[in-house]
Amino acid sequence: MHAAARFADYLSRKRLKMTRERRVILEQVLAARGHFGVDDLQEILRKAGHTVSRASLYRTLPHLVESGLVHKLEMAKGQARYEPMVGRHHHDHMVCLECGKIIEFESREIERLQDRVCRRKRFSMTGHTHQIRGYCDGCAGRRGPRAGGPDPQAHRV
Amino acid sequence: MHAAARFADYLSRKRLKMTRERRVILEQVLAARGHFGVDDLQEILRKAGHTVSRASLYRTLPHLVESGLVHKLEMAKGQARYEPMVGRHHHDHMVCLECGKIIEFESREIERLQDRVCRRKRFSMTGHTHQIRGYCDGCAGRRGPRAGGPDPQAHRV
DNA sequence: ACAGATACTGCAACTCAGTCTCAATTATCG
DNA sequence: CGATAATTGAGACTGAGTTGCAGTATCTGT
Repeated sequence: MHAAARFADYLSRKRLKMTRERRVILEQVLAARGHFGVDDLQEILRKAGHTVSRASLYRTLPHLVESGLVHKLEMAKGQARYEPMVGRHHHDHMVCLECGKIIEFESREIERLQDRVCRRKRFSMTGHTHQIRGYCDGCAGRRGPRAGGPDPQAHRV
Repeated sequence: MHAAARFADYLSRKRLKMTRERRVILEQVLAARGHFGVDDLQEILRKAGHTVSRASLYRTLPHLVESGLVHKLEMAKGQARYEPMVGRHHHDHMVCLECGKIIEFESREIERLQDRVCRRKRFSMTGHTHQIRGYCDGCAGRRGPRAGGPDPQAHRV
């Protein structure tokens, strides 16, 4: 099913409306080819010649997430980032504490073990976040091997 | 090495001072037997007859984290929770979206796979967060099987 | 033990992401 | 075509966390 149709379907099932703003947001979000924050998105929209208030972005993004078209990443300090999920399958992220780069990874095996843990604990999983912090190839080299000490536990990102 | 001594060591290596406030915070944090937020901690301290300003809590907790005595959990919407880590080994968390309960789990196998992924991506890991969202045994039952639809993606916690 | 250097504390003002209220607007259903 | 209910933008607001400042406490060297 086409993304726009899928969103339209989601909206109508919830008795919500397909407004100009939602259409434009959807369009630009799907065109984005990376991870973006709310302010980034507003900038993208502005460049595309549209104005949408921050309030509307904050109101629309959860719908895109809930309809499965977009995925939300919770970064440190409550900074949320989003990424389009159309035609992609689930993956998790590594975040470089030096340059902020986000590297995607996926592991069927980890997912499988995760399911097993949930079954064992009688926990009904609806979603998960698996984020690895550290330094990417380039940054680890520049900092020198084994530098840094203990994990600053996402004081940055 | 005893926790207090370890913290003292950490402080002196960083040319920081062991103040009354830090001593009291350390003491109460180590005595806590669960996950707590900053306000919880202030309440705990108050009940123990100590007054420490929120600012000092916010200034001290990162030191406890960096010295490895305490672990920080990043929950949704930037709400941080902490847990003492003395004499415990690493574990991850399941968070019930209904009642807020935090269930701990650990899996050597997942950790191993995680290391492997990092090696493959040439990523130098300093830490990670693996959080599973969903409904605990009790709450899943009360909500009825298969209720809820897609992951609300940590709009709650 | 003392003094000087330096870090720490509490307070209150501030930041920043995100939420909410409200009046005006607009999509949708019959 | 209306009526009805959802949506929008603006700006006020919230809540977690941070920061500048003036006074205070710890630590270091002697």
